[in-house]
Amino acid sequence: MKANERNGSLKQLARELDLSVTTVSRALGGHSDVAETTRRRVLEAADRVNYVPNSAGKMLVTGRSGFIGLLLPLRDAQFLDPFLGEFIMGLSEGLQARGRDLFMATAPASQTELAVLKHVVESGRADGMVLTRIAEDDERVHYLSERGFPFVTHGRTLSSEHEFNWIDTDGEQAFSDAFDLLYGLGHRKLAMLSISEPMSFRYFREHGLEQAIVNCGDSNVSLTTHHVPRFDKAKRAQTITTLLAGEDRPTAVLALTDEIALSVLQQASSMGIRVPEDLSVVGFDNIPAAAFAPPGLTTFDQHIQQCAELLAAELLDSMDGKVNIKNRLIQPTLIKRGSHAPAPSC
Amino acid sequence: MKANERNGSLKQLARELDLSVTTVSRALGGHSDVAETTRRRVLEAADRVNYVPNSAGKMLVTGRSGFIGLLLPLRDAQFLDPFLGEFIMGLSEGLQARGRDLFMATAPASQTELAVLKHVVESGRADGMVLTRIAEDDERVHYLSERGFPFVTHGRTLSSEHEFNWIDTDGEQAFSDAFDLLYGLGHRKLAMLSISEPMSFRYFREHGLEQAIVNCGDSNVSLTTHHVPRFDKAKRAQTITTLLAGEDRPTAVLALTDEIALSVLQQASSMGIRVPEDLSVVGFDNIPAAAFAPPGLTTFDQHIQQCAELLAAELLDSMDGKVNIKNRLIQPTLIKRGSHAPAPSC
DNA sequence: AAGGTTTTCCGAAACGTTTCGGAAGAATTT
DNA sequence: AAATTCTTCCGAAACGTTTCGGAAAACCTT
Repeated sequence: MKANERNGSLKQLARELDLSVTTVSRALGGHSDVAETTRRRVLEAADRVNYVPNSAGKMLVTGRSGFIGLLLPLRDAQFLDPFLGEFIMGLSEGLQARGRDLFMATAPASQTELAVLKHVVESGRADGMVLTRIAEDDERVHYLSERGFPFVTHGRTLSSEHEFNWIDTDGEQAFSDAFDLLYGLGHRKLAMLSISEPMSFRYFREHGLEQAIVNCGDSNVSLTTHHVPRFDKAKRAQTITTLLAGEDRPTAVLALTDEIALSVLQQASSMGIRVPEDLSVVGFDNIPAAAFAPPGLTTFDQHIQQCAELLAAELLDSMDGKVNIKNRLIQPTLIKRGSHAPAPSC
Repeated sequence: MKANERNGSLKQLARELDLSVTTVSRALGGHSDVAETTRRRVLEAADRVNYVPNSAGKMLVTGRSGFIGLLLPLRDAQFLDPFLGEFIMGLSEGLQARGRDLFMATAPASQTELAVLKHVVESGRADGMVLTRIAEDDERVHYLSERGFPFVTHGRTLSSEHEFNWIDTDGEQAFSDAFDLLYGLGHRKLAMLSISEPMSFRYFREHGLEQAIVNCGDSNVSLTTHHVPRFDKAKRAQTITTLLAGEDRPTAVLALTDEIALSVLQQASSMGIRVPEDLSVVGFDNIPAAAFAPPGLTTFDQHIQQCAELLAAELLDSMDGKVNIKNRLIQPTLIKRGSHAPAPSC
């Protein structure tokens, strides 16, 4: 036994079998030019010794790491995306089904997300990337597109400057449906609570609502939209309070997310405004707490885990050259709970 | 420009600077035997060309990947650990602060968690491991201990056969405190709802409660403990129903987790049992929904994100040989909400 | 000015894998 | 029997990095 052989190396296995490294490698790799009997011998030995190929060696020569990177959205670490767990779960299931691993790339406070992304791509740490929380005009998308690096996003940009693989929830349709529901219940005075960050999902949801109002052609319908920074809880509470305290308060509030909707529910309750008798509230996301907050929040389910799984599959497909560009709009499903009702007839 | 040079390689950088690969590498690595002027020249050029070292090359020669692996607990993918997101966030913050990356290792249905773990360790894909959901006697801990591979766990085993780095929430103390709280409110008939899987956190929480009862020395105190499979929602509901429908129903229920406690709240409400007037309920975990479920669940906060951050730090410390074995018991904090009250005096 | 020391640099090997091009022998064809 | 093809194997190079040991040059010391 020579000294310069590490524990589980191919070389070691080859010498034990009295074969060349090449042959062992090809046997393990399932190539054609190795005799059936030798292959069996190799496979059996590899199994016996519990041989696992060193990933660095393989990576160096193939140029692929086997990793897919997820750029973690943690601008404000306090504030956790409620479905991050679900998303990761779905991704990792979808990837693992095709033999890839998931790794998380996080941006330290000192660095921009873009810098981290570049570093990951340039270092060869990942073969493909997954992006979430897409901005209306997203520099990360720019970079990856121009670099020609495989990636996929949950959410889309507004401009169609670059074509790329994305999956998105159809917030436009959902908010249109939400309007129809509320309009059908007699609501004419609506308010929308949104965020001030230029995320594209915000645009689509607002736009869907506005379009639906235009389309219904009823000039009695009024809508006010309020934008509040996503992390500024105090300002949000204040905005909600003034909105609900106003003398001609809306009869229905549509919230961009469940998180905001839940705030509305709390504020309303503390102000003695009854939901759904006095006020209807509709959210979006179907986070777990939505089911528990009385009277039960009416909202839309995003099927986030399935989306993530699909996302993984599409990324891998595109990397294997199977398809070129594929975009999918997932229809969220309306979850009717107790927070909506006919408009008060006062 | 020679053809056999890839884009951002060290070799290329060296030839542009008219230096040897060695010198450039050492300049970048901050070694002492390179002139200050040369170092600056190198650093500046590297910055200009946006040089990022190839991770596979480095990995191959150093033997370290820079990755820490988290073995994802997804036995039942439907059922998501509510604080998985928080945990991942904490870990990834703690790791990124010291220049490591996090990668998720998931076990496909066809493979046992142990097999996946072995594969990750053997392939050199990770330099260290993080384990969660530790069983009373955990084969993964066995393996890593005997292999001498760096790892750290959230939770501990019951046996002290192996010494290893762990951090755990002090569920024993918490449930003892919970008992004191309820006993002080006059509760004497208690029930504990637990799971049937042999997870160690289950043991500690049950044990803490039992010991507290023994210690108080009041023979009027009675306790019944019920074990239900973690994923069997139907059976859980049924167990709760029969428990609450019994003629001498407990005045207080302690649930192993918030998730179970929330089920109790729902069942009680649908059976017309008032919480907290007729029944007190205490949970554990402080998941977001606990705040929204009326009347507000009294529970314990685990500080999961901080734990994860600490966990990362300890793992890295132990890998750097700074400390040997370090175990930490984190005290959860009691969150008093509306689900506990003096025992009914019937 | 000769010897010694320090500074600064470099060649070459090594890490573990895959793969290209070829070679030896067996099997087939002419 | 010679020529051709097929099968099965292998040597060597390559991927990009770090590091060992040494070498050249510059600087001291006496």
